[in-house]
Amino acid sequence: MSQSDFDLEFFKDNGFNRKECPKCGRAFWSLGSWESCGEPPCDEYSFIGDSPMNSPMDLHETREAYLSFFEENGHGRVSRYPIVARWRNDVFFTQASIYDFQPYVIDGTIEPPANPLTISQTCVRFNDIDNVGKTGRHFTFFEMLAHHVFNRKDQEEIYFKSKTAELCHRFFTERLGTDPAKLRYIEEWWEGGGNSGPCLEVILDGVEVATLVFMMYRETSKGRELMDTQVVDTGYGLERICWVSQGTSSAYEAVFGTVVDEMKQMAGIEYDSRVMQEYAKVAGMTNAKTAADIRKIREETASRLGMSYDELMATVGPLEDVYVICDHSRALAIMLNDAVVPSNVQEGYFARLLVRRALRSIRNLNLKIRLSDIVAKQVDHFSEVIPELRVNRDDILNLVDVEEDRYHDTLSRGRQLVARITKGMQPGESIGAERLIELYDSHGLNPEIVAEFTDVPVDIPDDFYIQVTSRHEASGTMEEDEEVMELPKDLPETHLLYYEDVKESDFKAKVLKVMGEDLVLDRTAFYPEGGGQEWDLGSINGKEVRQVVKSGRTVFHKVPGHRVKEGDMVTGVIDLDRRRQLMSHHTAAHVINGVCQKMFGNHIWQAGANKGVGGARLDITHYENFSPEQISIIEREANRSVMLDTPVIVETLPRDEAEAKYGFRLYQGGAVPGKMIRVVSVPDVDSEACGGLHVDRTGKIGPIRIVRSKRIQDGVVRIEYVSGMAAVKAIQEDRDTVAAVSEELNVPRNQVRDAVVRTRNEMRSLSKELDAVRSELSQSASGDLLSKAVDVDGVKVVCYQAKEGEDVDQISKTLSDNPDVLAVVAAPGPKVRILVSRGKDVSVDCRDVLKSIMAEVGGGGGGKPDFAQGGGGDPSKITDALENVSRMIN
RNA sequence: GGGCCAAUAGAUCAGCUCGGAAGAUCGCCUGCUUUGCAAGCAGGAGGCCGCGGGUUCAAAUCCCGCUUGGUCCA
Repeated sequence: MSQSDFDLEFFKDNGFNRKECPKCGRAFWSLGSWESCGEPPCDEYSFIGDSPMNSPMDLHETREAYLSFFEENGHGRVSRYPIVARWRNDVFFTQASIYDFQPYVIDGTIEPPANPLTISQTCVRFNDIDNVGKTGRHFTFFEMLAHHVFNRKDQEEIYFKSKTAELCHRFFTERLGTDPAKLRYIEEWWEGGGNSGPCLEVILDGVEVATLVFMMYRETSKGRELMDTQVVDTGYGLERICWVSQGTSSAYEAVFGTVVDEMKQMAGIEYDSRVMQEYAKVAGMTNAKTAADIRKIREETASRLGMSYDELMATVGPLEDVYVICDHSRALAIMLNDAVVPSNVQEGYFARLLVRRALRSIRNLNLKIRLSDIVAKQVDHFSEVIPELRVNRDDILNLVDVEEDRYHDTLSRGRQLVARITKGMQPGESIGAERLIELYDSHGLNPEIVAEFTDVPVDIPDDFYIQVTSRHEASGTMEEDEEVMELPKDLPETHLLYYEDVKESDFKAKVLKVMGEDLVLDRTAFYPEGGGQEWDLGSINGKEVRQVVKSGRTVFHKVPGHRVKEGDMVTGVIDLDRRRQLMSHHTAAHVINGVCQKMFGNHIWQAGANKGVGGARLDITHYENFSPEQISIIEREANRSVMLDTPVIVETLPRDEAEAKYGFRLYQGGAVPGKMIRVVSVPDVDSEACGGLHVDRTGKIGPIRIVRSKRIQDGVVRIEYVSGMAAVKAIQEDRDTVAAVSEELNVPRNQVRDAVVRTRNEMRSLSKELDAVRSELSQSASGDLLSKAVDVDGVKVVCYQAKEGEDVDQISKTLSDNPDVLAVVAAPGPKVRILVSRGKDVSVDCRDVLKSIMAEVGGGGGGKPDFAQGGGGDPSKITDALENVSRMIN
């Protein structure tokens, strides 16, 4: 970073002064006579109760003021992108407006939807979640207002640094009526995602309202390189500007509109604006990172107000909960609208986190409401600007309810667990740190909840969450990445014949490259693996093609034993039956996906798919496994769609057009690279970006048969299905199976079920009977044995070598039911097993008896004084050993 | 994607450290008691101890793998 980076004409021509802040040392530009940079901690908020803008605006007004200002200044208005970054696979969520244009706009693959453009982008960030509600300015969900410019290398510059600062300045002064002298622009350097460039932080009355980033460089191992596209990446905090315009004590009061007031009323909260204003100022000064920082803010505020910490918290605590509920419910409304399904992994976990934290706050406030009641308010409040919310309302609220119920299940499990743990504890004992960490980490019970569940004291260490974190670090192990086969790049592009005619089975092509078994041709009709569809099989010059894969734009055919050379002309033949089956499965996947979305709601999204010859599966996001009835309905609706025999439309569109026409639902299969997108549509059912091969009418899918569904992880259900000839085969197999069973049972097929139940019950009672007979046999056997017992010092000693089929355990038990008997029973068979048991009046230790027997036989054993068993050693010695038992006892 | 916890009767769980004949409570069934209900008394049924390997004379128990559920973190 050098000073010249910030020599903006706009600053120089308009008399801005450049100064260095004596506190933080950073340089800043302004029209005022400021000494310091204006940003906390160098300066405090000064807008609270004294807005620098000409009129207070609510959130929607603020957004509109911004977008219309930039629209009037030549920017195209672009609608928001989903909060789940479907077009990227390196991040879960959209965290800034520039994410929308990474990587494809910035790397030049596609053109931006407008240039320059302006947008209000919905974002979520979870790194500051602990500060939400507490600092007056932190949110999980927020909107980033932005104007972006993409200056291409060979094209005329649209605008860059100077005009950016000018537009920003004019927005705050002309449109919002801010005194020009109040704005300060701090020189900074920005780095992120491998890029870097100078940036200006825009400070107004102590709050950073915008950051103007000039993305110019790529950071490479060779150093800093100029990017081909010079990007203006601005970010204005919608919530911050709205807040400043109202000058309320916290951003929450300004942003959440009527929802926050309704909540305060519900919770019966008295609002003390003096306390809250002071609190916000102190919080604004602090870069809160840890729980200790938050505590410091509170202590400082309390001392400024001359209150005790506890007095302050009695006022502030309930409000913080209200703010948390407002923030989390709003984030949930948008996330669930954009098809996040709460779960224990990936995106879903963050939704679960929000639900649980919000519920905890509802609990703190002792409110008797469901979280969905509040989410509904947010949905209604935002429907004005995000119309899909209205369509998805029921789906969103249902997901919240399902998740709330799940949490209650977790809590009631936890309550039992805590009760169990504390039951065995001594008075005065407490639940220690180790226990608490386990309860939280493995059972989802934070220490506060544990304390609620029990009267036993709970020792919560100050660094509780740090200990939890370190536990994760200590046990983390890195696994070796699987070796991925590297295919050579920079090979000629293969011309893809299968997109031209899916029914063409024979083709001629020229061999461009031979690499061992792998052939690269100038053109091919072989479909390589992709989109979950398996590759085509067939032959090239009569030799079997084993595998077909695509790398970049080149198709590789694995043909073991081929005898072709580069330059040869070859003939390829595709196995069309297989191809037809794969196409049927593939189009069926789209149909089932579309049917499920219609049935269950917007949250249904493809999470994975595989289409083989014998069967196929489709993984979709959903919160619970399907019931047999639901499966039947899905199957029926999918087949209805087949019978409508609608044409399947394949079109190749520029990415932006495709997105505009079909929305982001296109990316069911994940992010798709490239400028042009191939879209496969089943009208009224489903449209997806897809490179796979499809039948041209739904009728050609043939019958669709869902084999089963299975919850493969929390939030994802796998539907296994077959279609076309594979479905016919499955139907026939089922018929044959039922026929075979009916023949075996010798009953008509409609009675098979009853017959099986009857047979099973019969088997059960027979087996019971057998047990009873065995037991009776051993009773009578033991009666005989008793009569032959040898009396040793008043103890009747019985030694018995059992015969095949006798139940030794039963015999041993029955014998020792007699109070004065010592029973030694040896099991028949090749393995040694000896049981020693005694009646209740016998004092001999069975283990000693067993030990002396085993000493002779040569094995081991053990047990309790009244029962011992052993085995091992030489079976042939058992008889002798048994004869010696009575002698041993003496 | 990674870590942790769990799986035993219809339900909730004990037993697992330290291997030795599968338990409790509730629920269920039968009978008795009661005008009836709530209940009480007596008796009874109900278990591939998640699955598969291994160690051992012997595994619910120890070891390994898997499956399923829960949970925390990214």
